Amino acid sequence: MARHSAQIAGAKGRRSAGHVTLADVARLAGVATMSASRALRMPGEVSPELRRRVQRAIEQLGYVRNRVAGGLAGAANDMVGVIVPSMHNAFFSATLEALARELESRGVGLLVANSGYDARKESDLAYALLSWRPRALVLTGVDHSAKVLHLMRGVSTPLIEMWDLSPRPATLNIGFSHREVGKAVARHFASAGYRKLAFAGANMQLDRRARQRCAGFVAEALRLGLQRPRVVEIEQRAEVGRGREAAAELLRGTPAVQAAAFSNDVLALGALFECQARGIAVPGRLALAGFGDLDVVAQTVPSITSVAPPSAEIGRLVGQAVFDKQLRDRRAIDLGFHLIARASSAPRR
Amino acid sequence: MARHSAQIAGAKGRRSAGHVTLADVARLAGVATMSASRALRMPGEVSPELRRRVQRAIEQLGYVRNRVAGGLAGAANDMVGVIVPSMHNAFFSATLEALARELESRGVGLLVANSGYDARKESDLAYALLSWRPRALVLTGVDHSAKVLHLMRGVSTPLIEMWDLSPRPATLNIGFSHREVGKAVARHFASAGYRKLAFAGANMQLDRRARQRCAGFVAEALRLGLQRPRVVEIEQRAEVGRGREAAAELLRGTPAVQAAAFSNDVLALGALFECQARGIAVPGRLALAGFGDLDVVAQTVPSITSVAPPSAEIGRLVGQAVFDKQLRDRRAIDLGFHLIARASSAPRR
DNA sequence: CTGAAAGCGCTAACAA
DNA sequence: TTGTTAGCGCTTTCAG
Repeated sequence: MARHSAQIAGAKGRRSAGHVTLADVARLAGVATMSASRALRMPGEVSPELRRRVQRAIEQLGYVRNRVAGGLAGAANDMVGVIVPSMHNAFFSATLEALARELESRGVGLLVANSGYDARKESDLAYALLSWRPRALVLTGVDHSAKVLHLMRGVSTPLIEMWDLSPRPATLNIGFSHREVGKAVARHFASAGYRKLAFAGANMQLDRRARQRCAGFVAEALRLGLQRPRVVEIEQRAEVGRGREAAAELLRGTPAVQAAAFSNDVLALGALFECQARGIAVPGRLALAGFGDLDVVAQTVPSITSVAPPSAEIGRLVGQAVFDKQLRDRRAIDLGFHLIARASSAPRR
Repeated sequence: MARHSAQIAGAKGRRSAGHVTLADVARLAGVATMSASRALRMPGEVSPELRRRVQRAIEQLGYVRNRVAGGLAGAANDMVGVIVPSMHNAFFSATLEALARELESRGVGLLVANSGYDARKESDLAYALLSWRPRALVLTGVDHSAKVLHLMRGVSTPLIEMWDLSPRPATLNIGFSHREVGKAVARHFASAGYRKLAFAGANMQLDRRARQRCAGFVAEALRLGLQRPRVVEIEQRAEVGRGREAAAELLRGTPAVQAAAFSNDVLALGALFECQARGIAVPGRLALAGFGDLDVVAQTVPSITSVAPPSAEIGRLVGQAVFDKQLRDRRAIDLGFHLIARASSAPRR
């Protein structure tokens, strides 16, 4: 008996530890559940009276909307999944922040995951994110494992690729050409009078974009009639300490390198510090250029030449593409980049 | 007629643009939906035969699990919501990355949002995140608007606060004492022989933690019998350029400051560069210390003294707390910090 | 070990 | 403008 009545009492608040439902709100407001739903989602299309009553009930009950149920019921699932190779990286952070801002303004959540530049992990994460039925899946780069592409074939979720451009995009690409970045830096060095060039890149086996910047740099140097740039590969992720080491390595070789490009500002910073520590003049003895245009490289002494990628713009545009089918139907959007010449690569006298 | 048959044909693949359902899988495998569900979630508890058939059907159909439906049906909603003040910040990025890693290993997704240090935005975001019925809500800091706290009262979602410790925590706090950080830096300067101290902090009106570091620094200096440190407030977010300006400001005043602490390594970096640009000896003329222990401050010339917060550990522990009720029932977990003395604050001769 | 029935909380579609 | 009905795709009972 006691048990029975407990069950009955429970029928209403069964999930006593759970959340208040919209039906509870409607009951308290004395209206149909559907009316409460409408009052919430399209307040303009219900009577002020209804709106008020529902509003009051919501406040009284501390109701929090349940988008999980809403998503199932057919409303668009207001979530976007994004995979970045690393969150601990100013480039992608800026993109994520801009993307989040863009989405938040439309009430859409950001489900993030980081692959750590691991293709296998990326495909696992893509599956996990898709299982939330996001409005769109955003991946970094354009080279994904066959598994990911196969996965996408089974679902209707739009795929957006960012931070790179594919030669023949199968879906929307929002980014810029890393190869062109490399070429631009080589041209910059050449026009400033440097003839013995080098490129130091971190994590190039896994990071296609860094590899492309390197390839563009080398190709352009050759095209300009310079000798083949020396390439130093750092088999780890970019860190300032690795940049110092790379600089030490470059300084060791002969013939002497006059200008070095780095796959990442973090490395370029390290190179500058190594030069400072050894009393090597920058750019007098060694000119430097990075990539990323981190806040800090504009302030060092001397300031460091860098390439500014459109990090935030990428995030913003990806966010817009989520809602704009027309935009999504474009194959590729090249946002370009800016080479910012600074003291570290001032023209040779 | 044509229309009618189209509807019938559509009955099966109604959402032709949609996803394959578990029922489709079960049908193809010739088993009940429930069996397919079990084969997926508890492969160990079904016959190998069933497992195989379901597996085959899944592959054939390209089925992707739908956690939205699963969540609604009662399975725990495998998602965690987290709000950070900024994603474009190495501290929080490291925490997010560690948290994501911890959650991913258990198949739980990370829904992130950034408040931009805006309390009003934080409460809006908290609502938005709660509407996904996450397993837990993670907020940065311990000072939230009344609205947020009121919101939490209405739901059963556990709240975890990170990166700070409240004097009397109402929920699990995982972090460290920023006041103690400030005190430690002041003591460090004092014991290295510096007597005229200063503190420069960015965004201190909005960032309680920076404010606490400042307060601890000042209080400890006074306790040690030093004169009241000069405090420079930067009414913007920390940027290297702001650090240069702050250093310029400090260098201007009299009596001359001997050692300056900064609320953030980014500012300390700027200060170092300003000194380099002006030919001011560090630490000879001005000693420096930052906060955050960014990769870069260990490599500058001279290297910069800093305080290493347990960024990644916070993320890891928060991740564990999500799954560990016992852990969650603890009120506060103080992870401490490390002061790393470097050349920029070497003892005065 | 497997299956059938009954919802989870919400919203689209239709009716009043 | 508001209400009623019928699910969304899955999982939790509870039976076989």
